[in-house]
Amino acid sequence: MELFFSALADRTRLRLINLMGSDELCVCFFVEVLGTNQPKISRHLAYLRNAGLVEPRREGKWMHYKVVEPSDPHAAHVFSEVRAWLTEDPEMRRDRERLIKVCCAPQPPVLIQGAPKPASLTA
Amino acid sequence: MELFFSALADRTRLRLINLMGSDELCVCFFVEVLGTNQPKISRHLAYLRNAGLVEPRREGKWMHYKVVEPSDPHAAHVFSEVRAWLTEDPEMRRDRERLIKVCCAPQPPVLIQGAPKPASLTA
DNA sequence: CGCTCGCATTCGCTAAAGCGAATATGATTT
DNA sequence: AAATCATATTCGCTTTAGCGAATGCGAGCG
Repeated sequence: MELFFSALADRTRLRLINLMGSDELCVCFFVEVLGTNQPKISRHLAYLRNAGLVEPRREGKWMHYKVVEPSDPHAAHVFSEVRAWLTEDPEMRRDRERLIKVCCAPQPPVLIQGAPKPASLTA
Repeated sequence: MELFFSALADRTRLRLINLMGSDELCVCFFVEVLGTNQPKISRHLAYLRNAGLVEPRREGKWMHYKVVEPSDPHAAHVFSEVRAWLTEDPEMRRDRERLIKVCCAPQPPVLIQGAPKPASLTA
């Protein structure tokens, strides 16, 4: 229970959860959108993984992360409400817009060239 | 938002919130039931106060604390779900039973003799 | 098969959290 | 007014969290 809330008690991790939305997302997009270094992202994703809030999937050399529903019903309920909460935060909104912009750019940033785009944006 | 979750990311603070339930409670009861020193309780109550989750009320030399509904609707929703969650935790359950036992004892512990009992137990 | 690419982990370091012991504060009692 | 009581705060310390820089590692590519 404390682990669960500790995982949510950090802005970077909240931003990661927000960016995943309901799809999985490639790590390089997190790095690009949050505009920070890669080890930082990776560490926070590991934190979320240990807390059981997120699951990785390998696709060639790329790693994708997606949000996973907690097994405990109360945790699940709280978590889904938190994700709805994120939707209304201004910074979170900006992050999501930035993700779209980055994906759809005719000349995408070097960091994400060739990376598998999120399914929700290619469909 | 991080402040909110940080406040919940500590077992002692969760136990305090749990003990308040829906009534206000005198500080000395927290000390007695958690079986720890007084400054520790006081510091954690201050933390909850700063996070806006709790409100103090003075009654003579006694201080009472009660849970307060967060102004943000999302926070309020999450918070109430968290409090329901606490209800089912074994340690939290034991704490509440211990509170009742301590209040109703014919010879209460010295620490709480003369302290105003929680309204829910005197009614 | 060596090289690069994407990501994970390790390494020092700094900052913050939590703790018990001691002390301060503010209200009551004597 | 002094002593006492309930609570808050401060102090010094230890532990933990978060950071950037550097390094490790598995998967694809030349």
